[in-house]
Amino acid sequence: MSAIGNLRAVSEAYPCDENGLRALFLRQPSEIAEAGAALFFEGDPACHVFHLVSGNVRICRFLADGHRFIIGFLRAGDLIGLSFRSRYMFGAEAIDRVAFRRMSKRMFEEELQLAPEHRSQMLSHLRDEITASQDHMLLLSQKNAEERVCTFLLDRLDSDDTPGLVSLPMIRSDIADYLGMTIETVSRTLTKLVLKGIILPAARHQFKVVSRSSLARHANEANEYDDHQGEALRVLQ
Amino acid sequence: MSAIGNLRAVSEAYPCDENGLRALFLRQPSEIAEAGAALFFEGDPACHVFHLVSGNVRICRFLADGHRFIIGFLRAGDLIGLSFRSRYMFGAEAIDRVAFRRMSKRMFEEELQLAPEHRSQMLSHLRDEITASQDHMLLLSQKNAEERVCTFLLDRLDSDDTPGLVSLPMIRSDIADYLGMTIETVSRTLTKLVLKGIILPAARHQFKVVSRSSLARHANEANEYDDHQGEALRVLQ
DNA sequence: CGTGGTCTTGATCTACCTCAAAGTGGGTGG
DNA sequence: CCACCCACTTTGAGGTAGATCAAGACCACG
Repeated sequence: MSAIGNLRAVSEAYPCDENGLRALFLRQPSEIAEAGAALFFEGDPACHVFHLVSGNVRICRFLADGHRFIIGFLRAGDLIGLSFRSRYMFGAEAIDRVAFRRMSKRMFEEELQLAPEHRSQMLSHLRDEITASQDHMLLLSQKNAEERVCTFLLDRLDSDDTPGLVSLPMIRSDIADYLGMTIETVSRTLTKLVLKGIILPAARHQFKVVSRSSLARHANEANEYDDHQGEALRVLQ
Repeated sequence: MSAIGNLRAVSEAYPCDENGLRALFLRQPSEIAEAGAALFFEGDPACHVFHLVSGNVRICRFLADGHRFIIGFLRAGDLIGLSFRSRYMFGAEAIDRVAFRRMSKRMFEEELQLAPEHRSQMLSHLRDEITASQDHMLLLSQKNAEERVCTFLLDRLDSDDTPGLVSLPMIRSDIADYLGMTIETVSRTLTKLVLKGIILPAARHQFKVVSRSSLARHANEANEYDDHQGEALRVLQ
């Protein structure tokens, strides 16, 4: 349900969808960004498309009055920049030590020309991003603090490597700006979920989910429709 | 800045972008939906792509607890269904009497095959939708009631035919569910803007904008970056 | 063993929600 | 043409979830 963060999970469900796109980056050298460093800033001319090799990245925008909004979190395997026009519409900052590969938009475009099936993967990726954005709008406009935090934990649970564990590499203010709340409310809500026995503090930046179903119930998610069923009808691939 | 509503304005800025896509629908018969009727429901198998000829449509989703969220408003010229997977992720309802044309996804796909440049238009459209979604997330997570309403009016002002006039064909509860507030707060905020002399009630479902700059100031928009500048570099077209 | 960044907890405040009632205007039928 | 109705809108009064302000607690780091 994260704006961007869960695209990895989506692509795991359709393993063949974007591997092709990701493979393009293997020829590029791997670069490193230290925690806190910016890969690029909001408003910069958009020259590159990025592929995250390891680490975590936050995607942010700023209001005129200085307020920050976090559009989403990215992790290993995610792509950045597929939806850009001539300028980056948001900034990308390393949460921890990040390894990434980049490719100029020009080169990326040439690769797409060589293998047109990549265009379908692009479309698929963009549609996933739109769906995720809409889910997040729903969260921001209709859900209360507890539902927001539960939804967030659920998303990260589903896309995490270790079953039953949720890792939150970002700090509270990142979560707050992503969920549209304050750090205090995020903290209080997490405490409340612990007291309710739904989650347990496991390690620094990590929680154990005691009851996934309970978490899901508190997330108040919209009904899910099986999107795989009509796969044969899927157009624009 | 609306999630979907301002795509028309965007495409007016790039007049050649999507006309091609829209032209595909001219061969289809025009259909009518009366006010309140649904073009399709959330969760239905996604069989068609729609082109709105006249009238206004609201796009909605529902939470498990019955709360409604309006993703955006569509008007003459807009397309619906380009971002669908196998099922509609939201419902579409006619606000007033609506004329539209539709095309099966299969036929639409075939048209795309025949004229591959349409794929670039698809990509362009989807990227616009993503940008609009992100703007709206920013509104929902960071803006207060007055900023939300001003932003909404500003969007509709920019994409309206009659300069200085904003028409709001939808009812207050539609606006409320779109901006993530209650009908009472929408009403109170509009009244306050009238008292401040920023807008004037002009007709039923219509306001006159006295001071566009004042409206913009109260909207607290993020800084805009000129996206046209790097047009020559635009890839994926 | 400080020190600075992060996180939690508490007390208070407020923007917006909720509940309630009155106002408005278009449509319908007599 | 008027009177009624119904859906929509506005306005008011009071309540509350979450923000804000403030103070400790925790922890990694030099």
